[in-house]
Amino acid sequence: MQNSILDSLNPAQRAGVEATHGPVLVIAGAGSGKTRMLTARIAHLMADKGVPGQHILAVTFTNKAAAEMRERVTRALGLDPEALTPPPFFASSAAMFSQPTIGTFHAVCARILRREIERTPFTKQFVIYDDSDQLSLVKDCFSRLGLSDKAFSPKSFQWAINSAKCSALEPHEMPAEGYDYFAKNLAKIYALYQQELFKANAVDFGEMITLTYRMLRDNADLLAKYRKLFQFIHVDEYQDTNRAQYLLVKLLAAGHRNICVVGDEDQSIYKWRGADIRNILDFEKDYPEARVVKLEQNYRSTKNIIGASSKLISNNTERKAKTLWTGNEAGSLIRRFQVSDERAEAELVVGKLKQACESEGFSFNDVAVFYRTNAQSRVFEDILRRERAPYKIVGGLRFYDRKEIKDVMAYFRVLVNPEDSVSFARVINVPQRGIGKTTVDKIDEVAVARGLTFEAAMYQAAQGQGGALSAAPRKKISEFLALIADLRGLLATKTLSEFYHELLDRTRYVQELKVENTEESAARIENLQELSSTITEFESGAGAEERPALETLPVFLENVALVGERAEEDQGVAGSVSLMTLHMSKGLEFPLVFMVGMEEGLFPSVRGDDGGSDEDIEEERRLCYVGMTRAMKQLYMSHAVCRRLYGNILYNEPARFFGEIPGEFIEFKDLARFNRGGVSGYARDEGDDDGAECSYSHAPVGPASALGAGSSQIGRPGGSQIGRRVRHSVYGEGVIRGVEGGSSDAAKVTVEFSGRMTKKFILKFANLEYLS
DNA sequence: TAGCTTGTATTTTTT
DNA sequence: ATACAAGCTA
Repeated sequence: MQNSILDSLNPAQRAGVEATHGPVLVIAGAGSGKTRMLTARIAHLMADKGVPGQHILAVTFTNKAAAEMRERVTRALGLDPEALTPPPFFASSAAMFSQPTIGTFHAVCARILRREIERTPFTKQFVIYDDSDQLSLVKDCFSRLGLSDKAFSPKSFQWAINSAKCSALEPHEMPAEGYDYFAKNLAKIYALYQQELFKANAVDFGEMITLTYRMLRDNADLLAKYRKLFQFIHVDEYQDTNRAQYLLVKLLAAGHRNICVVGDEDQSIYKWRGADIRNILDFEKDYPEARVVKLEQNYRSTKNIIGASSKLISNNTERKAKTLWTGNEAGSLIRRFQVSDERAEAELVVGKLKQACESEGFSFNDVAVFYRTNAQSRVFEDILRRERAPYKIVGGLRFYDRKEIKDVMAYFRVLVNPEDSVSFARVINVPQRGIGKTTVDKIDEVAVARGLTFEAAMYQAAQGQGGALSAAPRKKISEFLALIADLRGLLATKTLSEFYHELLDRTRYVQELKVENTEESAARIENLQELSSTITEFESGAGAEERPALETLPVFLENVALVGERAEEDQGVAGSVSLMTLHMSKGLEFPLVFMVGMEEGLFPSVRGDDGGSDEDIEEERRLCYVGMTRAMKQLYMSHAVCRRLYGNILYNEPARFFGEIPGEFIEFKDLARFNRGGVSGYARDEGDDDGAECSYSHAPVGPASALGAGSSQIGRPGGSQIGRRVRHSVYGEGVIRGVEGGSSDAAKVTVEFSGRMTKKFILKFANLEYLS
């Protein structure tokens, strides 16, 4: 019995599994079987060490990772497939944590909060605000404070608030020094935002973590209870934890110190959303007695891919020494291509992948295209469609982010939580019922002036109190309130599915869409039907077919907020090519990978005027490392000489990363016939004829070539390059002497006019006319 | 109030 | 290029 779990492991994995007590740091290189190790560890604890399941906690970052872990633990233990599926929230309190708790940080916190919410300022009807709800609330606070300044957008404050929450900072802890307008107002707006959250009885994603943390920190009895419950703690992707998550885990583990964290600092690519790489780098400082296990054998990729990516990542300084190796075959060389523009790039990629699928034994399912920004996907979609190659975009617009779905969810939430002002504002005029902005503003005024919830303010406004609302809008609001009251009444008698149809009917939502009668409205109706089946599915999954919506709806809402979309099954036998950003690729693997748009400025992306700090570049390099190590058999990397992005044309240098990959791992072909003048005349190469491609042993690399620093940015056909003649509306004719600044916004050109007068312009505003 | 026009911003994304 | 939001007129 003992052997069946341990046998399939290599010595390092086994060491991680058997170190059951005390702190353990597992440095898990890409493709080194970390999930296998983690699941074996949990199974080992339960089956061999006799640890009751409920004492085990494993936190992940995504639902997908949690589901996979659950499934694999189930299999390792030979349990019933559903055995570890967490019971729905309306299950008895005792059942809530009767199994190993395997879930995302947010799901685990939600469970704890649902159970202990009376220890917080919120009530049990609390709802979870997503990103856009949050932004609406920030906007409210924004205008309430009279911050109409154009200098800072509500979005930037939303971002700053979330950063603060990631760092577990409360409003009063915000540095409020007076110089900076932004900093000065941040503390204020953050404080107001928190107050409004509380009033709306809503919790945002960041708050779920910090609220749980503060609740446990401040309630000794609760802390003791959960320390006793979670005696063996596991954290996956530890390099991605933010400060708040770090504090929470540390707090829970402080007694028994049975904490096993697994991660890879080389795959830390979420600094921009609060991940703190120091959490993993300093683990041994937090737990000096920690055992450190390194998983260095890669089971995924060829020797060439491992060799190349290892060399690349060794250019980073913020990392622990680690040597990834593989027993796999050498495989073919990585193939690097230079093409003339993004269209040629797409043609090349699609040509190569079709060939691979038609004659090299790959299937479309095996193929992935990774890009740095979503905007790059379009060309690939065009060409793939034209060539009739099936594809899917991974991580595009999510189902629950669609307008119509969000509208319905807002109705749902308003019914469950009457204090939810954001959702009220969303649905009050959807479908249009003649309640416009002015009316809503007036209700808002009433709410603020009298300290009422939005709904209470509506009641008062409808009765003509406190506001200058005339008869017509008052009547409309009364009707709306009656609708809400009716719907609430139905919750007790209908099942959720029945109720959903009543809601669509009584709000006339679908009817209005039918009247629109456009392609778009038809798609929306279809989505609403999709939601109907999702609800039915949810009901049967939760065993709630018979329960009234009153009970089911809150659970459904929670599920939607935390789990979101269920993974869509692959359509078609042949499968489809996956298109995604490099960030989305983390954790996945594909036999054949194309990394595209590998150009300075785009990838590595350089933003800000510092031209990209070392830290930023290191994160971009990790992103490159993540992308490369997704490839199992064959890896293509490409860059274009010239690229259209956001309506202007960029001439970018090849990514510096090419200079960091030794020639023994990579071959280079130039399909662009690089033309100095930037004038047209690139060879139109359909791709496969090797005879027509020029190969270089010394391939051009990085930002250090003919154009000088970084990349150049161009505003018109032809483009601005050093030496180019231009006309300026004020200064007349001149010659471009310098180009700097990679990002399209900050790009500057130096132009020399007659009489050796030189002027520097921000290209965006210069409005230069290009002369031949 | 609502539709239209103009302006502006536009890495990366989970929960 | 483009999408989305704020501002302006019917």
